[in-house]
Amino acid sequence: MGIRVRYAPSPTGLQHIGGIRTALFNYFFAKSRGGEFILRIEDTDRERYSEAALTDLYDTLKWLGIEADESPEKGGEYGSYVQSERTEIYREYARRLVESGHAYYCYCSQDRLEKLREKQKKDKQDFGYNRRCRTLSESEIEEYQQESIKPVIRLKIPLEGETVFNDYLLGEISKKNIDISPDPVLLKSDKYPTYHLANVIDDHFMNITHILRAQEWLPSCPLHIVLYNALGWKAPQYCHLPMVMGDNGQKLSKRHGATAVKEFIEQGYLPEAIINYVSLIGWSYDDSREFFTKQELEKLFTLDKLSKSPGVFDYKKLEWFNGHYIRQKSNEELKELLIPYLVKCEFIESETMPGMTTFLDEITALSKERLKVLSDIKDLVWFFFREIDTYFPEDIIPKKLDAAKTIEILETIKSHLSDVFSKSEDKVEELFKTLAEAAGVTLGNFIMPLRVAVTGSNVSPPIIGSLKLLGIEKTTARIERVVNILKDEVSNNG
RNA sequence: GUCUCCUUCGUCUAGUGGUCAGGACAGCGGGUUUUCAUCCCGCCAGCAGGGGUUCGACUCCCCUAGGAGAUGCCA
Repeated sequence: MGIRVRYAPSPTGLQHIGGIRTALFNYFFAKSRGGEFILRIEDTDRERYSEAALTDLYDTLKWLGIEADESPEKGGEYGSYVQSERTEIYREYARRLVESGHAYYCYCSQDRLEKLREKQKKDKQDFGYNRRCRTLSESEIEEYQQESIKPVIRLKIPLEGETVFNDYLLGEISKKNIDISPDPVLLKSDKYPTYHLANVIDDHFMNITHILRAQEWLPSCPLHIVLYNALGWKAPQYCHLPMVMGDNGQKLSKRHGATAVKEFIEQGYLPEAIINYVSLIGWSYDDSREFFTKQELEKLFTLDKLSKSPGVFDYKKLEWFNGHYIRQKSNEELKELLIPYLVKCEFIESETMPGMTTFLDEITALSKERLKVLSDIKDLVWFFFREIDTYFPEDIIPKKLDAAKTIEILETIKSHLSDVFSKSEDKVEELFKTLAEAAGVTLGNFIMPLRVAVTGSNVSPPIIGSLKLLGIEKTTARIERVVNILKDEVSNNG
């Protein structure tokens, strides 16, 4: 039988970096080995279930370009792939486990369990269920049934011996049964299964061969082995992936800023960058290669290069990858990616505005090397679309010059504007060099007042190209405005 | 409290008994350049500590320390 792996998220929140890392590794592992990648929805927590989370899951996988071989959307011969549609199976097997003596009904109230936990914590005792209902007498059970308490079903963890399993990454792991979580719940009082039960049953019936999941599952793995044994099934090959941490060294969470893929998409991260970067948390190829496309990963990924230790998610490096992939885009592709952002800032109304095409091409070319994320476009090109609110003389006047000299420079440029707009960029640059020399200032100092006048900032895209895009009218007006401001400045000080 | 896993530059990592411990991001410095950015060059920076094993340990073993995870009718 070929390799079959699954990504089995719970639709209780937005897909985050840790989740898709697991999805990606499963997907790449399947692809690289010619196996199948299955998507299964683990929606057994009815309290936290969210429709939006489910939509987000599908959207995210689509955005990443991950298509499952079998899934709720696509179907498959092992369906349903939604756990809430499989409840009968779980109930049936839970019942069988009780019958075979591997599980039992527990009538303890949640309230009682909570008190128990509190007491244990206070007394510094071992935590966990005290197995009170494991040894209930017939009459006690009858009594509880009479009270119509909705019981849960708990798994009987053996009181002696140990449970051993092999993890592909971590090797042989053994745990004394007494250290396994004491008798975890299999079937909740609402008749929905817990992760432990549903997961084991589904993986078995869906013929899952390898389980790649985060190491946070490691402690409960022996419990799953006990379950497999109780059911008389063979457990799949496990491989517990190193966790993804925030920069405080703890499990990545919202506290660290963006963790949801959706947020990254909104900021303007590309799937290429996310895939490339995320694949490198806990996995490497060799000592130097760091660029990988999805297609390459589908060939090159291997479990042998996994790391055992957790990895800190580095926003800076992601950003660097993103800038790289933005620069990899053709101008045409990048323009298309940028348009929604320009629309969102209301710089343009729609991508179909007549006469916009060339303008947008130019804007794209001017911005390409300056973008880390697509949303950076706003601060880069806003001056093409909006008037400048305020000028600060200290920005306009170069450090080594004074207001009078600056006025002179701007007047000089203004008088040559017709040349500027009729000649090629190279020629204009030559012209500026000549004029700067004549004025006795460096080219940089000569251009800076112009830059600030036209863009409102001393940091901007290349100025000559920007001028041409802005047009002679706006350019002239902005220069005049700044000259007037400087003249006021001079008279006020004089 | 208990159990489990982990430990190479700030971060991601290469390394599988003999290496000047390599690369990347970040940081810093320089070059190209009309600013910024890109690009190029350089610098800084690491084997958690202690015991063994060995002719020789980052690599193997043990202990300690530190970190993380689990300990839910959440996954």
